[in-house]
Amino acid sequence: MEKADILNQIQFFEDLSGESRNVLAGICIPKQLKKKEILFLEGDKGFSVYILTVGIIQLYKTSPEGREIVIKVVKPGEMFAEVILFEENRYPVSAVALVRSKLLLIPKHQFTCLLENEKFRIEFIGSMMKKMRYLADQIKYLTSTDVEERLLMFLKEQFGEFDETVCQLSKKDVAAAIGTTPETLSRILLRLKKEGVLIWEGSKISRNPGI
Amino acid sequence: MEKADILNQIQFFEDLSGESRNVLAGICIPKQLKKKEILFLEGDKGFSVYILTVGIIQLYKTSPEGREIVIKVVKPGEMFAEVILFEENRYPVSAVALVRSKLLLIPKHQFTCLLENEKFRIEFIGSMMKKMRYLADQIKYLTSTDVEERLLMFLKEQFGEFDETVCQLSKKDVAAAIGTTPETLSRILLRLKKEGVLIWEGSKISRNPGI
DNA sequence: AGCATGCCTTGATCTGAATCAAGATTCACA
DNA sequence: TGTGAATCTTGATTCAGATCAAGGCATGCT
Repeated sequence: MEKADILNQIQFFEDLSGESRNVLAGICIPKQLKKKEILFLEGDKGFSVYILTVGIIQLYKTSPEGREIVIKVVKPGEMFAEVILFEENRYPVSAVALVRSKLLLIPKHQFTCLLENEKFRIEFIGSMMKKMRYLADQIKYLTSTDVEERLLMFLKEQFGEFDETVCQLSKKDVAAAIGTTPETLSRILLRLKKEGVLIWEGSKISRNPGI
Repeated sequence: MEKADILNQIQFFEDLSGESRNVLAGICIPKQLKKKEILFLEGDKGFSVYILTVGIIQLYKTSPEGREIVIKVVKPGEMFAEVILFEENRYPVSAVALVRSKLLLIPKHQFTCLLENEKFRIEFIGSMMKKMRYLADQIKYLTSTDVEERLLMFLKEQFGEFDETVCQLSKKDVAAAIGTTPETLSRILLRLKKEGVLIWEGSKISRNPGI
């Protein structure tokens, strides 16, 4: 597939004029990551912004005791690591591919030039605002909501309203994403299954639409 | 004090050219808030961005059960509510003055014009990046750190490295800011006092510099 | 000044979820 | 295709911190 075609499918660029999109297509560098491959580590110097096209990327921080704190699970179509564009040029989080992934890399310098374009700029700032809202929501959910509800919210965020879906993520990774342990997740899934709310077997998750 | 003088002291604008600062001074509208006065509520339509010059503003969300989840405690010199500039124009959080406060209001439309200026724009995007880092850090601290450490981090953030300081905030507000209850905070303060680490009496907080 | 409302403390109890432990199952890879 | 390493499950135990309760102190208001 042509890069320009890929870009056409990325939500972030859908409002971009065809011309800008072509410019961008000339700039992007495609990149692949194997499962568990690390893209960058917290504290690394960074000179590029990424757009995920296929797969799943986990952004996380490491606590002093070595625990991984998941900040966000990136879905295809999302941009990440824009934080290095200004101020500091060190990544504030680490990024790892949870499954085989494809992404586009945009060098920092080139990206900065794109911001000259007003339309692009507004889109870009808008997407950052969206991310700020997302982070504020995360704080709310992590501090005021129990694990069961966090799980249901996470599934909704990842798969929308579904009756049945395929989940590429391991339960361990989902546990981390919602800020709990695999044991606790396992117990909650058992309960939800008994209650007939949700069944997660293998990679298939099905939900009782009546509830 | 002249508005331009106030602006001179705001960190966010320190790199701004004198000219832009004068423009901005012409635009800003000063505003005062009494203690406990609400500036806006989550979901309100908003058409302005604020800069706090004096006092303390708490940004919070309300959980379904009515609990207040503090997202950030704003200090003088900081800008907030920029999230309404693009995309949606509803505030994603509520804002209340924890003490008597003074702020400057910048109408959305005028602010957008300022972004035409490249220097201003870069500064602005930089400040948003900083805020994103802050929120990611919050997620980390809230999920991986115990209440005692969160208290010490909060005090450091508010007052820097100090031996003695005056805290305008009530203990109740500090408890909310670090995501705990007044009871728990009270117990932790008792322990820290016994251990000789920290004494908080009335509005004075003193810390043992030897530790 | 006097009352009330909210703030702070201390104690007792409860609880959701982490941790520890030990199998069972699945997966990756040589 | 077999084996070691992850992942997943289930049980027992522990623990930090919330909740409930009640008394003492401020603080503001009329």
